[in-house]
Amino acid sequence: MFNKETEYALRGLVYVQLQQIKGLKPGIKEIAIEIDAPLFYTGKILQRLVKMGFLQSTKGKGGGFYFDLNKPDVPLKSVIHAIEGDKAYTGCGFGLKSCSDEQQCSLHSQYAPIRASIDKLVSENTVQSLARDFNRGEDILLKRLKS
Amino acid sequence: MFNKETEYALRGLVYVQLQQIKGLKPGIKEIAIEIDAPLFYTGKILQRLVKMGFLQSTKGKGGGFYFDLNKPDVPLKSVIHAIEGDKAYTGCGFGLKSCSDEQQCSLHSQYAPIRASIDKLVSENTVQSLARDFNRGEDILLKRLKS
DNA sequence: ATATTAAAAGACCAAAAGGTCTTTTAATAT
DNA sequence: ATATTAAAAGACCTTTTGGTCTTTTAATAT
Ligand code: FES
Ligand code: FES
Repeated sequence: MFNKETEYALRGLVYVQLQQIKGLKPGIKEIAIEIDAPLFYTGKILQRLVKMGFLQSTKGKGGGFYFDLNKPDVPLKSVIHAIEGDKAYTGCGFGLKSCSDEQQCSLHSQYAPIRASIDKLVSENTVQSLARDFNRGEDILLKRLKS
Repeated sequence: MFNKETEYALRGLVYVQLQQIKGLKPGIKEIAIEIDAPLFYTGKILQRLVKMGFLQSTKGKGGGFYFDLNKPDVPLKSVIHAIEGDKAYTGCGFGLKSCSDEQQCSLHSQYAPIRASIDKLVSENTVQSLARDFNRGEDILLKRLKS
């Protein structure tokens, strides 16, 4: 569904939020292990997320990643958009240069509603809402990534 | 939605079918131009499709690509599967190792029906049904690829 | 002050996807 | 037979994605 970078980014963000709920501030090594992603790549991705403003971090002893609680919840869509752009789930499934209800290909009437559902999914779900859900499910995120 | 190779393959197949309806047997150059795809890459992809049995071809004068009319219609899904594998639209959207109704992530209940719709879309639509649809629409395929 | 810790920065590498081009093979029209 | 045509085969190249590793910077505990 998503590319690797997006997948690791989303898992990482949810993991940070999950720990923040517990009052913790995880570091790269811990995050990478827990979300089952490559260590250095995870670091690079987290840094990008910080630079893009999705996440905060502090260096040095006791450092790690955390969210600014004043900021509004982060929809999955904004993370996806920042990493992959909006090419996914926009445009004609068949490759026509434009896609609209006026000028449509043979797949349009079936494909357009699917695209809309995906858009809804990533718009309505946020990093925070997922963390809440995962938390309720006894940390299914952590347990289920590796087996 | 699909990767480039799949996209060109599907457009190519539909174009061949569209010409076959008119009693014609297009060649690589014509196909590449009409589906707005890179010439040599289109050739390579068409050859792969022939080797995989989706398409027939003859070399030399009067040569080109055509379908064996005895074979059943080709669902988009089988082309996609042959080119991209089934990794797309299977598996957990969040990257969990397994995805089932029993062991599900927070996105599952929303994502699973979407995936099912996509599966239905590519299973029910065939190269031949799309060609019929495009034909009805006054060759919207050809006209609409480039502008 | 300084040792320690941990993120930031950025160079570097590998695989996959996407694309180009030349040579070979087969069909057919003459 | 042979010239012509067009696909098959395959070498090669470029870009993007995914990933690794080293060096630098900043925070903090002592
Ligand atoms: S025109 Fe093809 S999906 Fe809309
Ligand atoms: S478990 Fe995640 S989509 Fe099914």
